[in-house]
Amino acid sequence: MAKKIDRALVADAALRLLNEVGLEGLTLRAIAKELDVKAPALYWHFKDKQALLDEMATEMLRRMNADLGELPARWQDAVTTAMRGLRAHLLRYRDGAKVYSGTHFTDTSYADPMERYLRVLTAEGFTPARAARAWFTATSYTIGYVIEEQAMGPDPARGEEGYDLAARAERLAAYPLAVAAGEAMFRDHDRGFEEGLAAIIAGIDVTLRGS
Amino acid sequence: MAKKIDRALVADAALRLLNEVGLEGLTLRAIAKELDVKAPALYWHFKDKQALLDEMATEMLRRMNADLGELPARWQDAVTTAMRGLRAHLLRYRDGAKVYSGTHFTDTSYADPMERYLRVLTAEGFTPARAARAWFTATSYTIGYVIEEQAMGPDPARGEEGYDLAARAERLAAYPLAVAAGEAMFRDHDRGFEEGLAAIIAGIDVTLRGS
DNA sequence: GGATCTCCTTAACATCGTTAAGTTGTCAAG
DNA sequence: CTTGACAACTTAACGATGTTAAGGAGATCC
Repeated sequence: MAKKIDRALVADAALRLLNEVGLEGLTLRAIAKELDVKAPALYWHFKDKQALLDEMATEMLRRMNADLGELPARWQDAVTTAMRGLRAHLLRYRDGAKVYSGTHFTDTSYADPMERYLRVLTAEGFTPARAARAWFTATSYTIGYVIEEQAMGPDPARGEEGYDLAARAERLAAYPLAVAAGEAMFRDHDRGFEEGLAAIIAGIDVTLRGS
Repeated sequence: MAKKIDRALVADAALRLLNEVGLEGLTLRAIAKELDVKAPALYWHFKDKQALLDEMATEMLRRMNADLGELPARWQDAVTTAMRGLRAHLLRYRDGAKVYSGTHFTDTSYADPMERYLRVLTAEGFTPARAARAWFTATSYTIGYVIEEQAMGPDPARGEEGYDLAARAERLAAYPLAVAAGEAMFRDHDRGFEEGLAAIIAGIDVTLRGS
């Protein structure tokens, strides 16, 4: 039907398919079928599968930075909205955080938004090095959080319906605090993320801003 | 030669092999060869490969908790040493953070050390829920940090010798802060981790301790 | 109008995780 | 001592995967 594929089209189809089959089901043949094409055709546009995954991650980041608008003037608000947006976009795709983490971007489109965010920080008293440190700290937390969040979430493919907290509590009867920790960790991810993020921003304020 | 293998022996051999070939080279046949055994023999001890990876992660955690000793009384010191230990053990194995993250532990041996750490926090004024939140926040940061750290580190298998910061600076000439951020992010991981961890602990102190 | 380049197909390969079926060793019961 | 059962492995094979080789259709250029 619609012929002429390009990298963006492939990445888009792959991201769409990712939500249906997950990362382990994301095979080159399946992606090709989604595009009415045979698998080896993808090798004209990508050197190997990793390059495709890199492009997917880059595309995720592009979409994340698409609706950016004016940044908040307060650095706390800027970092907060940035991390909320990062998490929201990672959650948009099944195994999104795993795909995103550890891939190398295929272009430099990430630099412009990053520069703008860092500029908010330096305008508020951060040195460039400390602004970068603050940024990387918040990013590491967000990615780590979403990886765990998506890893323990219910897997619709299988019959699993999330972690069985009751069974867990029974196994760990001798460890009441660990049981309570499970309640805090496996439930209400939104609130948990916000609390951790607030703590990190408060800590950045104390240790990294000014001198 | 030495016959009779068991789960612990397999996990140990797999972890040893992981450092030589990396996660993508960690095939069942290679693990089996390491044990003087054929690949299907592993299925007597593990239901599938994921179960083996789970056991590897659990074994990593067991080794981490092996040399634990007396915990520091100050919760800041307890969390700091816990996260330093976590990072150190993740770094012990190639792709260690990727193997560790998102796997389900195969037993409850993690609960006892976790309980002890959380007890330090509650003894210092944290509610159980807030202690758990603090713990999960620090853990998320550490895992996210090490994932990125290991992802961008030099890959000895290929000819790569780490990220080429000079080339990166050239590409991003228009974005001076992003260039500076690269310097901060791609160099001196130890110091970077410590600064971020210090910020997080300071933030936990402000937002989560007491009421 | 033939040559060239782009983009895709068909065919095939090695390797992977995994299953099925059979083999060996061990050891208790009769 | 034999028998049978169970545990722990091997051999053989299957389908699926990432990837490469070779070739073909269609537009484009001189």
